[in-house]
Order: sequence, then structure tokens, then C-alpha cells
Amino acid sequence: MPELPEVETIVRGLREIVLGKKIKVVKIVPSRVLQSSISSFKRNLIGKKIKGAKRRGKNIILKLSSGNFLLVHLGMTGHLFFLDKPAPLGKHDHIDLIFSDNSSLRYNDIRKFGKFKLVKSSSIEKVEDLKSLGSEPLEISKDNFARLLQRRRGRIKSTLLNQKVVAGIGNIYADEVLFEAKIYPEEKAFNICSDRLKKLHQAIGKILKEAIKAGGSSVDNYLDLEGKKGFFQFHHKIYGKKGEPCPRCRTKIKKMVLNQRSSYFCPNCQKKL
DNA sequence: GTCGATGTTATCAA
DNA sequence: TTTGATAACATCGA
Repeated sequence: MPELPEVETIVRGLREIVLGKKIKVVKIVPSRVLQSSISSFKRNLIGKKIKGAKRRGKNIILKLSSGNFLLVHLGMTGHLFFLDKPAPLGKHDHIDLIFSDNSSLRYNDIRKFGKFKLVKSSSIEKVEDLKSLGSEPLEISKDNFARLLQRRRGRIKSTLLNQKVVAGIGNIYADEVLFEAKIYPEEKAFNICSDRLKKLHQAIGKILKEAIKAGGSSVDNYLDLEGKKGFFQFHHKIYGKKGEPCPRCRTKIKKMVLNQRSSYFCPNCQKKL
């Protein structure tokens, strides 16, 4: 669910809502989500203020007044919610950071694939989770992007999903950008000419930016900090559209499984080379 | 009741 | 090093 545009939307919300707030109480339901010890997690958060919020790939990085960081990854079903007044923890709520004004930032995650981790370091980028990440897709130049992908031997969609190559693209946006650039998802990356790869780079920029503007895509259950849905799902052209006519050529959209992930494509617009 | 599918990544084997 | 298969987990729908 949460890919780059959704995570970016959440981070922007955090900047508006929780910056400057001081953590008063930390509630934790023990689970694999919390990657630090409960005692050290609480000790290092209570009394600290939230000083900054940024995104790297699909990771959320909160900076604390102590200089430490709180690293959050939403996994597949993780949600952060801002509550303006106290409420008891519900099902699948795992962590609640309660601020001095009694508002709180709550983490809910049905499948518990998400991660919460305290990072005691001033060089957050060197942390294991972040240092192996590839380029930000909205920052890499089109020449570097083309060069990077041309030495990859795997299939183009797998490569786009590989966070070590580019960080932030997930299953939905991978399908959307490949459709936009008219590339067959199973095409080997190195088979694609650099002009086409530059088109792909352009498609990534266009679609991710539009999606951010739309507040992300709410497929299934993505919600922003205030529980509101994004609306980029209404702009999806290919993802989830099996059997519907391609918006470009009216050919029936197909679905196949690639790396155990569903992949939607137009067999006419996205042909094997 | 059972099976398969669902946006994530870590881990392991080839 | 790179790539692909599998597992972690809970829920929903056929």
C-alpha cells in the first residue's frame, strides 16, 4: 500500500501537525513492529520534541530534540494516525506517542510488516536500513537512471521494485509507469534502449508527482494522518484493471504474476522487444 | 471451513 | 554480486 507518494503525503502531514510537539507518554503493545527494546525506546522518546520529518524511499524519518531519530517503515498495512484527543488502543494498534497537549501519533498495522526503530546516531543515512537504498526516483538524472538500468540483468519491473536500485516505487506505481512508458513488465532491463529508459524516467517523474499532488492512492486501505483517503486511485490507468479496455488503444488489459506480484499491462501498448 | 490473494522487505540459495 | 523464491502476518472473498 504505502509507496513513495503515500509516504510523502504522510511526511508532509507530520510536518504540519506534529512538529514541535513534546512526547509525554509512550504506549506500546509488544510485537515485532518495535525493533528497539521497550525500555530504551521509552527512555529515549519521553520528554523529547519532534524536530523534523523527512522521507527516504518508503521510510519515514522523525528527528528528535535529542539528536536521535525515529525510523518508521509502514510495511504493507502500516498506518500512522494523528489523534487530537486521547482514545484507548484498538485492535492492531501497536504504538501510541502521546504528546504533552494530549494529542497523539498512533501506529496501526494489521499484518505487522512495518517497523519502528530508534536510531541513536547523528548520521541517520548511515543506518543499515537506509544506506543500502538506491537513488530517489524524483532526484536521479535521466542519464544516470538510464545508465543504472542498462546494466541490470533482471526484468524491468523487478528492477523498479528493487529498493537498492531506486527507492520508493512499489507494485502499483511500477505498473503505472511501465504502462505510461509503453514497456513490457517482463522485458529485461538491459534490452531497453536508452531513449526508452529516458521515457521511463520521465513517466516516473510525472506519475509520482501527480500522485503526491493527489494525496496518494487509496487502494484497499491507505489513509493519511487524519484518516483521509488519497484520490490518485481514480487516475490509475492500468493497475487493477484486468479485462478493461486500455485507455490508449482499447485492447483488453491483462494480468500476470511476476515475482509473485500481480502485474497489469496492455498486451498491445506494452509489447516484448 | 479452505484456498488464494493482498500494496512490504529480510533472508536464503543458486 | 545479483536474482528469484519464500516467509513473516491478518483479513477478505470465492
